[in-house]
Amino acid sequence: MLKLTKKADYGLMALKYLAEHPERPALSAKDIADAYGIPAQLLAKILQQLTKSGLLRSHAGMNGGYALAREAREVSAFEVILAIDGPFFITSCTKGKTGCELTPSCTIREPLARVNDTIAGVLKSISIQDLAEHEHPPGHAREASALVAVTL
Amino acid sequence: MLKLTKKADYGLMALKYLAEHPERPALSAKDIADAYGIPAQLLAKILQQLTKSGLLRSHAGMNGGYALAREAREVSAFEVILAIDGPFFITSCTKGKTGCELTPSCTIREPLARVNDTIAGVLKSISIQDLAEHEHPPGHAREASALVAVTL
DNA sequence: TGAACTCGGACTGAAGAAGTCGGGTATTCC
DNA sequence: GGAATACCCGACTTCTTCAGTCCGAGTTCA
Repeated sequence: MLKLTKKADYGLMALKYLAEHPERPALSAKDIADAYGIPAQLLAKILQQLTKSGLLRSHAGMNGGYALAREAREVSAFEVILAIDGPFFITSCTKGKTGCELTPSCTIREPLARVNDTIAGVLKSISIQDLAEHEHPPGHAREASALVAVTL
Repeated sequence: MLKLTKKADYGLMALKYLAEHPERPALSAKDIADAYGIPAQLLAKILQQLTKSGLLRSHAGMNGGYALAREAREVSAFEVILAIDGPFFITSCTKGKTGCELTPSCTIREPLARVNDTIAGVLKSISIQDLAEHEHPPGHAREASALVAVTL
């Protein structure tokens, strides 16, 4: 029901953690997993996916680990989710190809596709750095806003 | 991965169908299921949920069936999804109560909660009638738009 | 009374998510 | 060179949830 997978959550957390520690040249999967209490092997897999997608750079060997491939500000939450969970569609049958071939009923999908685009737009407007900056907002939370238009 | 359940889809379709046939005092679950090729028993259950939530009115017995409890324009897609799938949260652990008690990591949730609100806002801005009107837009699709602000 | 309908819980099967295991490869430090 | 550290990657088990089915009620109306 419109939920992000834990993998995507973990991925976002990990990127945020990396963004918060720019002084470290690289952080191992275990470091990050320990910091958040996430199963290390699972996180490792997620980080590998992010590496393959070009969001992270990996370095093997001692003192190796992962580092952001780009500036935190230039990586959107959308990219992270896309890399981990693949393309998402709010509707079940919007699969690019034939659409809902079974039922001639997919008149609902069209409006919902707009909703889908809206969500994607919102996620694209949020960068990893936005997440990191919101970590400790004692009083003066930076206000980043995005205005999104939905046209039915 | 951010997907609506089929139940919610079916529910939206059914309401849309009801909105399109205001001349009928009531439509049976089977009528609607046949129209869309949906398993009738499954749809029946969904309609029961919508009835319990007050979106539909049911009438047992012969020539019974379901009818909209309110004007189509006054029922939002959000309400339908809420009634069927329950409250949705984009994050896994935003469960109202203690939040993510296990990990002290849920700093990500806060920004994502805003995303969540945005999605809810968009869904609230779409009424059943919007869906119904978009059924056969040969050329002059009515333009309903909503402007949503996301504040991080 | 009986047909047509709603009501609602219990059940099963399938799919996908979450997490684990084990073997392999690259890099660095001593 | 060798050991330690870390990434790489596919297969596997477990668990949850969705999707769909079944069946025994209760209602309404002709």
